[in-house]
Amino acid sequence: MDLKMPTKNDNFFERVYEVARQIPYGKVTSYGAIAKVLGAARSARMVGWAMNASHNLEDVPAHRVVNRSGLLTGKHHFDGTNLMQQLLESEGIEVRENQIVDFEKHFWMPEMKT
DNA sequence: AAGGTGACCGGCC
DNA sequence: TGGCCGGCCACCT
Repeated sequence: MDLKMPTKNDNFFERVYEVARQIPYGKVTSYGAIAKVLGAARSARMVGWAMNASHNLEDVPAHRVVNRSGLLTGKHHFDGTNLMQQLLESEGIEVRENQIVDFEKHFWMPEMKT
């Protein structure tokens, strides 16, 4: 099988991964926050897209990334249906109906590495 | 090369 | 955060 694994080390994607990996345990952030840090707050959609590719990487805790409403929008893309929720609850985050309870309380604002 | 898609966000009702 | 519409940027076929 010709497993094509091209080097998609585009700055944009790599940048998103780097930020996502900086998310501390028990904390969550939003796509827009990451996008803003990257300097493309209007391209929040792209962040989600990058996350899709991040599925190949284990260093990217995509389950800690949700939309601004605290909704587990991407949980559908995980292996299971409630895997993302399980991971979040495992970190001490309350999740109700695919929605993070006290989202802003667990919200973590990412920042660019100096 | 062009068009369509997408794990979104902000503004408005 | 309750719902709808437009914008925005990179990736895929």
